[in-house]
Amino acid sequence: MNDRARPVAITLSIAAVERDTGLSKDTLRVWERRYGFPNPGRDPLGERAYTLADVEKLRIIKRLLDAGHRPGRVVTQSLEQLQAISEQTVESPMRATELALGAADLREHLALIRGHDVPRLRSQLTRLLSRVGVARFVNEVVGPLNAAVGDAWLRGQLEVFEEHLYTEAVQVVLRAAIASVPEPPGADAPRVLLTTFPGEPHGLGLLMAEAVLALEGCRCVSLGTQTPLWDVVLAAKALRSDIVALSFTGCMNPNQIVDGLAELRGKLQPGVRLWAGGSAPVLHRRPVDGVEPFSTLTDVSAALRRTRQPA
Amino acid sequence: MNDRARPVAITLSIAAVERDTGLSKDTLRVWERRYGFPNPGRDPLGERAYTLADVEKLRIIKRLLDAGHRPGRVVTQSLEQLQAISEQTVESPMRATELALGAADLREHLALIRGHDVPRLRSQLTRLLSRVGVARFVNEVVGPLNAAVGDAWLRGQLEVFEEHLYTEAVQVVLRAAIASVPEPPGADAPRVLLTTFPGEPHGLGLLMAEAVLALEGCRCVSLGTQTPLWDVVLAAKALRSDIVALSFTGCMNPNQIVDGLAELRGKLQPGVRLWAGGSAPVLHRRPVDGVEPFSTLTDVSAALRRTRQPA
DNA sequence: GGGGGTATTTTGTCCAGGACGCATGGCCCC
DNA sequence: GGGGCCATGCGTCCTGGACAAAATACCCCC
Repeated sequence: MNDRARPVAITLSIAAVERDTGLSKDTLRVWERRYGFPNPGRDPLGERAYTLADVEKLRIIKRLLDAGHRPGRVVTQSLEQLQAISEQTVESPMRATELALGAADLREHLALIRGHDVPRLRSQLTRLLSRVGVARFVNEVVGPLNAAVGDAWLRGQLEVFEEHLYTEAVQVVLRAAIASVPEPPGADAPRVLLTTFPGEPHGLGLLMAEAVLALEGCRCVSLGTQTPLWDVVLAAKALRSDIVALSFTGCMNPNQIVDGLAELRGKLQPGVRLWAGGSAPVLHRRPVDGVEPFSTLTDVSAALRRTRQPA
Repeated sequence: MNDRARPVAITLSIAAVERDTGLSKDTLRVWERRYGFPNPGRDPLGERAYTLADVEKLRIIKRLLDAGHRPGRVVTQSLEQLQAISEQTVESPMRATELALGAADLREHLALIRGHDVPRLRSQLTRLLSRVGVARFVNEVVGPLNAAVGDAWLRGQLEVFEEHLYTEAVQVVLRAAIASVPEPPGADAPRVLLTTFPGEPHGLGLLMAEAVLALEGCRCVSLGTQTPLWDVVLAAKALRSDIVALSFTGCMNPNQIVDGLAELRGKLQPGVRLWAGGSAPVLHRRPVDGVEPFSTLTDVSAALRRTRQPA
């Protein structure tokens, strides 16, 4: 799929580009037809062969679309213009979060990742966790770090494997944190079911949510990532969940998100609350009836407290 | 199940069916063309409108395909025939593993999964882990359980979400076990890099291997699942890995496995060993030059000891 | 000069039907 | 009975056309 043999130019099939960019095959073909980009060569079989540069540019375009730009104005631009637009529009996560994690700390962590010092990264994170507690750790450390890592990766400053390294380290620390939270005693603790839709492979958001929710005294059950919609319904019923919490990043197609949420809402019992969080911008641009969108995990905590002590 | 909705028959678009069944739009259309099933009605717009019954049948078909049946023989069958085939597709699952986990224990764990008793399942597993130790736990408990769960799912005795529940529980226990293994002191501890190829989403095998390897005194770094091939090379170089260990299940296309391994072997430094384990049968049917296949994790332990004390 | 309603453009997804490579299955022959 | 060859099954890709929903532009009236 990637590259056939030794010819230097390694190319990707349309399916691979769909997987790597989140743009559907139909969209890729129709952009080519309408805007002339991407304009992939053809392999010996006559099938589209995208270059890595294509994919990189497509990723930037995808990001600008998520930021609210329109395809017609963006797809035709050159790489330099795109970067100019990008810097002008997309906020950089590097603005000092004057919280638990200053801009300097943030850069330091990025340096650890780039230096591949996994043990040190892990112990740094663990130390921060101990210092500020689970809630602030999740909101003020992991959140900004995720954004910074995602941003650095997009700009080509971070390799994929470095991002994997980071993800794994955070996962280990977060799971330890979750394990350290005791089971809630009361029988009235809300039961929360956590998962993501098929097509959404990122599970970090789930772990962050689980940590925060467990801290607020919820009984959390995570299904991990990519649970088919119908199984979410079955699981919510079987576990008598009060809340179903889903996490979304920019990976998924916005339509799939909205349609999936609407359909899930229809199939879940009416009494079950449906929460949707994560960095996918569509969650706040196109609200779905009966689905509660969250932009931060502090909002999640707040909503939970409001629910539990309405009186 | 989703009755209680209006009497109007609710239908799904082709995109929704793709999401719910994992069958691509192309495949759905070509099956309709070739086999006459599914044969969805059309909505007012002239677009395919699948019924819930269609989706249910498609899911059964998908299961049978994953079990090795051929589309042409399966897609045309009636629902009853499919169920008959389903029950008849028998492998030997319950052969008593006369080890740490007897057949009775195994059934008991399966019952816990089916009863959705996550806390109990987790504590049972933890107890077993304490009793027999990490090595035997991995080999004699998790291994057989994985096989049994996979088998039960294949036969429709286990829902997808129940499998997710199980996976998550095992993951929690295994990660705790790994965290409890101290860092190896010596500077000569072999450095092992663990990951899976893109297309291989299952990470349990990785965790099992990591536990066993850590126990043998390796410095393990896991990249999680689905690392692009080139990034595996970069990571091995950056981390100065001695061994790259990959895990495979039946999910992946056998050719992708073999080709990927051959290509990776070519790109890795010659001194780096390449280990391949997991349940994919192709690993032992078509050996790749310079790649060491493992069928069990006890073999991994043995190989490691042989390496470390060759004298 | 601004607000609200309508026309127009933009944009993603769907459709039909054709083609082809790759792996599997069956068959023959050794 | 096993190895090699051919037929066929099967998934994915192709082209090019169509259309609805969202986004934007326009315009009229207050």
